[in-house]
Amino acid sequence: MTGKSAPDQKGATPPLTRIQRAKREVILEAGLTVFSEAGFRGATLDRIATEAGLSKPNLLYYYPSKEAIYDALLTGMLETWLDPLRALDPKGDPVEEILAYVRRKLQMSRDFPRESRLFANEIVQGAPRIMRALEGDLRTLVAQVAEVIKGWVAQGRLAPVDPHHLLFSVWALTQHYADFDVQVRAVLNADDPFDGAEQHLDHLFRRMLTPGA
Amino acid sequence: MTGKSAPDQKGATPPLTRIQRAKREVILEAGLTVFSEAGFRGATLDRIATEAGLSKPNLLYYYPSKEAIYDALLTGMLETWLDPLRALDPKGDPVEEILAYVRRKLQMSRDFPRESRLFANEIVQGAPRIMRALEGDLRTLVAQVAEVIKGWVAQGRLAPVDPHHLLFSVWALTQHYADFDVQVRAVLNADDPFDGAEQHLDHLFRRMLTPGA
DNA sequence: TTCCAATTTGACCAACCGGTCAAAACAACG
DNA sequence: CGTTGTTTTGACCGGTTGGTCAAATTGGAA
Repeated sequence: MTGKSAPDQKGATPPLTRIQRAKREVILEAGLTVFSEAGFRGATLDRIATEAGLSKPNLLYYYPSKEAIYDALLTGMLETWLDPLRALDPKGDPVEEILAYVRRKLQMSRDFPRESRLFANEIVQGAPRIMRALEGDLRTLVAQVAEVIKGWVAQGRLAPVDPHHLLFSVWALTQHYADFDVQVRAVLNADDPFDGAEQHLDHLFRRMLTPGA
Repeated sequence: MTGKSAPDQKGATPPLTRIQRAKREVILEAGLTVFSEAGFRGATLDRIATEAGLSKPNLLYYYPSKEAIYDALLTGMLETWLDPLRALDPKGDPVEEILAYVRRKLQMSRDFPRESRLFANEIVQGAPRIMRALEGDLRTLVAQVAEVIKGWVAQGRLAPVDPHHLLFSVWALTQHYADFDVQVRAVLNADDPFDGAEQHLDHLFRRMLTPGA
């Protein structure tokens, strides 16, 4: 052993004690809060450390750098973020499947606004650190779903619609309530926009997608 | 005169030479590029100065601080940003008026993506510097338009819809193509998403808003 | 040309920031 | 108790950043 060496993450690393996992978890939590509020560059290690209740060197004992924390957050979350889309069932009723997807996405905006804003920050600024993931996992998954939707349209079970732009619409409309939360609340002057949003989006997508004039 | 003192902006400031206006314009241009790419905190005076072709002290001769540039950009743009909404005509055909508004907003995403991203950055991070404007100008304008829409719905000339959420939908769907541009292109693997977007949004809003089942 | 104000710049500063390091504190176990 | 490995920390470092300042340069009117 080389004296130093924090818990590493590649090669043979069997145990990883409970305390280590706990501390890392705390750090990711704090990182999520700070990064989502300030973006990568706007976040500081000091703020994250304070938020996590640790000293800065202690924090760097568990994660080797600011970027390591950020990467761990992004990659660890992309999967979760795409789950609602994976849950879309090709054998279900087209309109209801998409409406269910919209509801799941809206629920995620409600329950995990920090995660949504983390992505928003990253992508607005050009996605310098997750471009690859976007062009990989995301694109292939979207391509699959697009095929399903195209099939539904061809069968006349869904009003004619461009599958890609349909997905963009779902993302834009649902994440808007998390990412632009302060604006929404400033305009509405109300506490919880989500109940109204759910009704509205249900109406919107149902009218757009139900086949037959 | 107190020797120093750059072109100020309050009190009696009659002339403001042509060269001053030109330089300020160049600085705002550069600031827009840099701030929209990196957010307020991510932007540096050095980058803005370089982008503007000036030395840093020279830049600070025209604007007293980083924040001054940022504020000038935000406040100067909020008006422009709301213009398309002001252009909505209460005496026009409801569906066509809103569709025209959507087209104008989409056109702005296409022509002024930096402006859109500047706002997105600001608002995602909690809008610390334009909260007041949001709660002022924006809210009152939105309230007026909401009344118009409510009237249209009451007259049966528009499918029943929540005016506020309708506006959110327009903003979310159109600005998405500017703010999340890299994601859209990564998924589509295509050059220009806007033509497809226009068709899609036209379809979407027409079906949602046209009255009668 | 001369003079004065407007403009531009190199040198500099203090605060901040990401990260290092050696030593201290602690935990576990015999 | 002593030993050994893990965790924690205070002090520190080099680079960056927003901003200052005095001096130099330029532009224009008389």
